[in-house]
Amino acid sequence: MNHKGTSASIVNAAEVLFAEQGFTETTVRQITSSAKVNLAAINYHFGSKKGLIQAVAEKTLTPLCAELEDMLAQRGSVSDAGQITLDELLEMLMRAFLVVHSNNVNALAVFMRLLELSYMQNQGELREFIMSRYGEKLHPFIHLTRQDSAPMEDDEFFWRLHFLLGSITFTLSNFHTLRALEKKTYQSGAEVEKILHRMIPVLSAGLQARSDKTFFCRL
Amino acid sequence: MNHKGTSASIVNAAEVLFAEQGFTETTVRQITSSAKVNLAAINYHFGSKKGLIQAVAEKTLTPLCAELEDMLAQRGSVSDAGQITLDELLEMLMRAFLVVHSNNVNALAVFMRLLELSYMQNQGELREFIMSRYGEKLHPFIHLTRQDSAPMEDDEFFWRLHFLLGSITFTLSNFHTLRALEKKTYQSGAEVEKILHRMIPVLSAGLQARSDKTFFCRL
Amino acid sequence: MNHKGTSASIVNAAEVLFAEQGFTETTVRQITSSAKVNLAAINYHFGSKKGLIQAVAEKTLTPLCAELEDMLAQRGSVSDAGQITLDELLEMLMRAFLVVHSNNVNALAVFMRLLELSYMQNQGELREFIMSRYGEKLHPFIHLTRQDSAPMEDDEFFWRLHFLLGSITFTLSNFHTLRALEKKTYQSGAEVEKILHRMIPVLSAGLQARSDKTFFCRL
Amino acid sequence: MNHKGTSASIVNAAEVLFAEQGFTETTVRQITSSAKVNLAAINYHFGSKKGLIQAVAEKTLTPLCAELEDMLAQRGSVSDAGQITLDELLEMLMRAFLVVHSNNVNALAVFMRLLELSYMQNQGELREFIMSRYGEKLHPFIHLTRQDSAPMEDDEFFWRLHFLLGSITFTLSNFHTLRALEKKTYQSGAEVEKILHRMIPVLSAGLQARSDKTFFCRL
DNA sequence: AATGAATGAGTATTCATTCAT
DNA sequence: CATGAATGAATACTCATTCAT
Repeated sequence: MNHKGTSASIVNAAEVLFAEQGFTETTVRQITSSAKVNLAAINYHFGSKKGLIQAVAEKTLTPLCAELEDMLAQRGSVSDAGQITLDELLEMLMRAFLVVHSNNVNALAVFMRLLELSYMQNQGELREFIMSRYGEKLHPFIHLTRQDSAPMEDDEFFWRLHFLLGSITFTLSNFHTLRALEKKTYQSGAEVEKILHRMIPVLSAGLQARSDKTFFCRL
Repeated sequence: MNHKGTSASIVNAAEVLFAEQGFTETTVRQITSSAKVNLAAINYHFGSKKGLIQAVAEKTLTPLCAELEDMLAQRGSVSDAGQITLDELLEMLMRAFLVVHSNNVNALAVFMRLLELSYMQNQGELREFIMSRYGEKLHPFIHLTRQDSAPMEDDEFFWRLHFLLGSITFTLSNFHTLRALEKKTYQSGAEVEKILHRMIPVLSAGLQARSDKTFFCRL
Repeated sequence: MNHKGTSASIVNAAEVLFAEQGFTETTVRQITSSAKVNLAAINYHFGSKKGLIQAVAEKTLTPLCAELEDMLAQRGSVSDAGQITLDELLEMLMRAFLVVHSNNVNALAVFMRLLELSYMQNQGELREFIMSRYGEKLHPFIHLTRQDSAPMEDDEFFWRLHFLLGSITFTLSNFHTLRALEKKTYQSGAEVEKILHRMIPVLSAGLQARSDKTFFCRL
Repeated sequence: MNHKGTSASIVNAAEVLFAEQGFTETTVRQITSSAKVNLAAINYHFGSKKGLIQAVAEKTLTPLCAELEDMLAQRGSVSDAGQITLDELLEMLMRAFLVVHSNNVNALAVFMRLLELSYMQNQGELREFIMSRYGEKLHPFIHLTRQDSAPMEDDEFFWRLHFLLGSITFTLSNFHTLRALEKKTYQSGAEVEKILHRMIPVLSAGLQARSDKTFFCRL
């Protein structure tokens, strides 16, 4: 197996296992044996397990950001375009997710899991890596999102954005399990496409909700 | 140190470390050395690391469910009570979270992390443990929630409920990090109380949003 | 449970487990939990696990030696008794084993296992304990045995005696397994009694065999 | 140290320690430190301690069976060969043991200890491993053995064979101790070769002894 | 006389990584 | 470019024993 082949089959095997078991729980032995490559290959090609995780992350994040930028650019170039709506923006996001998913069924779940992970206290380094590399590219999108949200302070918007982020990461990183639960209860399981679509009105309503001014009384 | 002391200080130390690092990343050595007890004490008192995790879960889940049941019962006993609203229900939930949090600053984050974990593919056993033990107690709450949500099919409600669950678990399990990020950006950090309160209108709007019937066109 | 009760139930539980699993493989936890007594009871009553093993050994060895001495004494007191035969001696031994076995189905296997163990290189202490306590009592029996064996040098008799000892300890310590194998193959399993009886002519012939003088040529 | 070196020195060190202390009593730490290899080397090369024990077993059993088969084949090919005698068969067996012993002084004792172990109640798996791998190869030998034994029922032959097996395993697994005892008493210690030779007439007489028909009266 | 709690030393095994070739 | 062998540090867990009451 040549370099490209080895490297690629490691990434593929890793994505499957990371999606199923998480990063810590997945061992390099599992990955290399699933990819049918030498145990030392991960360190050889990616330097370390961490390097592999970053490679996996970049493989998904790069096209995802590009896709989103493209869509925004295209929409912006339409001459008679009015103010872009929240629903439109969220649909763009979901379509970008779907593009990633179409190319690789595990990539989306892995990326979402990584995003969740990056918010843990002791994962500042990972958070920095993602933010420094991709944070900036998302600013225009976030800026537009705010314009069609309910009026609110910056800090409130910050929190609402993370409420939404929680919905997205939880749903997509655990899609396999949720679908199985749905099937068990309702004898039918929805496709990723449908679920991405279903999130739009919910997330949109969340951002547009008027904030409740009555005080939550302490017990 | 007497029994209760040892056992309790293990649980306390574990909660702090689990909240910071997650379950797998936290070793029994870290826990016992932080709790200043013997390395074998976890196995003596809880049988295994898994047993400790379950003990930690029960310590939070039991009063949480009880609190919620109490609140529902109290509200139900009010004679002139009309139909209970979604905002009221969500406020009850948030207040129950706050009660847990007031007693122990880490308990809420740990429990939320455990809930997230339970949705992973290979954590069926944990999921079963939580569901079999506490699932039933949440049924009345979920039933009432549905009554004030937008009309929708069962499967759609299932997914929306999990969108909300994602918001809640993500926000609360990573509260420490999010607050730090907020502080870094806006020079002020909100208390749990405030954030719990802020979730109410967002979650409520998400459940009451009319579902979008236009089809999401495949790429 | 009073002292005697506790002590006795420990010994009984220990015999069962020692017979099944051996000494090292059986833990004090298994014994105390099977005996339904406190974990510390073994150390309290017997000082240590080793002390328990010695107690178990004495419980069997003392009556076994006494029985054999009795039988020899009785036979010796018969006025017209001629020279005692090897078959008679071996039958005495087997009957003594049977007496032990009748009182406690596990005692014989445990004792034989202990005897096997005592011949291991690093078990000199155990060997010394048994020999110093009971070795002397067996001398008359061994002396008589030699009289009806084929004529041979002392060292050869020493080895033959241990050939026989191997037959006895192997058969009786593993009786349970051997009986199960017999059942599987021949659809019938013999009782201890029958097997003890069957050993007599074999062991007897072994001791009476003329030693082969032709030399075993080195390869 | 190359692969073969590490692997082989582990096996060698293990054989010495297993022979001295038994399997359970010997720790992987003792083995690796005696073999001067890394603690993890056993798991790397043999998967587990159990795997090492099986490797040790195979290393002895394979040439042992081959040797025995060779001898039988050679004897069978002699044109004017009459019926093969029990003494001849036992001599073949002893010579096969001696070949193993010549190549490695501990191998024989370890193998015999393993054979003893395999007859314990809770060692069914080990028994199966040995039987499935080597049982069949011994059938011709056992068949021939029966032809020159005293006439008897199948089940009786089964037990007599195990009486012999007990003699062999006990003597050879504890040879070191027995020789030391002999030396202490008679100021001279026999070589394995001599003892193997001495077993022949004893075992032979045991198989050829007429079974005693008088009943062993129950006490 | 007895026990629940606790302990220090030990167990086999697993980990990501590195090295020599 | 790639790999089989090897490694040091860590993992959860188990052991017989002891202590305080």
